[in-house]
Amino acid sequence: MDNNNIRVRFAPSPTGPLHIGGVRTALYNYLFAKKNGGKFILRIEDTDQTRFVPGAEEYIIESFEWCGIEFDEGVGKGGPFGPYKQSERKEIYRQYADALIESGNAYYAFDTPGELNNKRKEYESQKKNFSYNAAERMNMRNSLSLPGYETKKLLKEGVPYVIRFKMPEDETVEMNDLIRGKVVVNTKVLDDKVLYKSDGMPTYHLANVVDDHLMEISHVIRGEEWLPSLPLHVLLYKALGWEAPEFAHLPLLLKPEGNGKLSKRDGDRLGFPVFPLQWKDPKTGELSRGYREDGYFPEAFVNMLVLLGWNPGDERELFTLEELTKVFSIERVNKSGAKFDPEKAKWFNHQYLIRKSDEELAGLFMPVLKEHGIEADKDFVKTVIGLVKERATFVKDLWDQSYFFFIAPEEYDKKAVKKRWKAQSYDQMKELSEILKNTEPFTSANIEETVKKWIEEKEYGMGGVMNAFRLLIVGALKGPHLFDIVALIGKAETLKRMEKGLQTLGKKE
RNA sequence: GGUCCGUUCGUCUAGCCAGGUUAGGACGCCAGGUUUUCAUCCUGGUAACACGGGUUCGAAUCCCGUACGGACUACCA
Repeated sequence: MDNNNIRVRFAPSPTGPLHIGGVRTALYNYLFAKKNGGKFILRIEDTDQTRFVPGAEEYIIESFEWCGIEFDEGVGKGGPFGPYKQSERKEIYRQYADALIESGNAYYAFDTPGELNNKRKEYESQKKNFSYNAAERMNMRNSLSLPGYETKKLLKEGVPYVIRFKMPEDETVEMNDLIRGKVVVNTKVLDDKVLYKSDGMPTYHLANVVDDHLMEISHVIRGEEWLPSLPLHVLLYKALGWEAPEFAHLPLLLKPEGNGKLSKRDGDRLGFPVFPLQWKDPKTGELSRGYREDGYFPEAFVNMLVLLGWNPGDERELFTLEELTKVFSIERVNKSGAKFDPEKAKWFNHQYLIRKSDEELAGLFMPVLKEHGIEADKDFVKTVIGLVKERATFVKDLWDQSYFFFIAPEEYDKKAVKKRWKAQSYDQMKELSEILKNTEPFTSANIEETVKKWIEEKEYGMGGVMNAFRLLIVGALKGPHLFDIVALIGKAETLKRMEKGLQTLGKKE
């Protein structure tokens, strides 16, 4: 295959926020293009005007910007094969629909939606399925069943019509899928799909074939839900006299529990985002959470997503986008659907968080501190982060892990007090604060040495002293190495906290 | 209902195409260790070839069937 001619596209419909399954499809397309030195195109498939949702297109573009996935051509980017929005290509499709009629591969159909509906109901009541196919088409109102003059008359009168594909009656269609291998279907079970709607717009089937051909798409990589219409598309290429691209149908993303396609509802129910970015429904005002707003790093999000249906073949799990463009291959994409695991998504974020520099994290954490009303020195914040970042999954977790570096305890964890504030604690802490007062330099190592020596000399229990001490400084039995904490907050603050704690907790009888 | 696709630990998966592995890794979970606490971390453990036939000396791997699951079955994409 000539790599210079590799061209793939992601072709979403602007009907709402982009689902993570869609993001994954786009990601695989992108990686395939980059790996093979090809081009990645964004095409907007807005042929259904009734389903248009304002803001959806912008949402899609913003989502990919956040992920770091870049298009080479397409909506918002331009390129030599534009326009890239199907509503702006309206005139193009008509001529191909006409050509199909001309060649006898398509025909006009005048059945109204109501008639079709009745027909379906009628069949349903007999427990049969209506299919607009070779067996039925002559019983319907179309240019095949009607005499020529009648069709002409109807057309001239402006009676609404659609253009349907004339599915061959009994033909075996052999197709190849890059992921699944050979797929064979007989046209007997297929129907005469509408290619061109009465509103003058093509359906997906016609538009995607025409555009993929005109845009010189070499590989169509899309969701598994399209597999059933692959025979139609292959036949369409053939009828139009075009060479079909290669196809790859990706497995679905499934719900974490039970079965079925992952949907927005699952996210709400199980408490994780299904969308890359937060989305506010323009009609209902309903808010759906997004990975970005939930605190995920785009790198972690992409990394988590790429491994849902693909793996490198070795045991590596952490990849940058850049690395992925080198190791990705369509052959290693799985056949079966993957259940989404929110726990593993968190693990990925943790991995990325601990790998970030204290400097970068400090930059991200400063605004969080500000929200809590804290103005802190950046170097101080950096040091704090170095001590606690291992314990966090998200930047916002850093607060829970470090607030005691910034504010003195207002109250003391009741359980901890009960467990660790013993009869001797008051006197011991009083004694300790005297020792600390004279400890110089007030560094973690030096304080540790001094305090440990004192404990040994007095034969106090290490656990008892340290836990009581921690209680006074932190307010709870948690946090990093205690001597690091006191050294960082400084002698004055340490003594202040101890004094206040002694006052509040008092001497236990 | 019909058509197509799929099925390895709870989850993501390696292994399957070119039959011979104690069926490997990761997340989770459990236990132990480290620690002044919590968390991290380290070590260990738990746990899977959907089922039934066939081919073969030998099947997770090849073939057939069954079951289960999913997608599709619109003038939606």
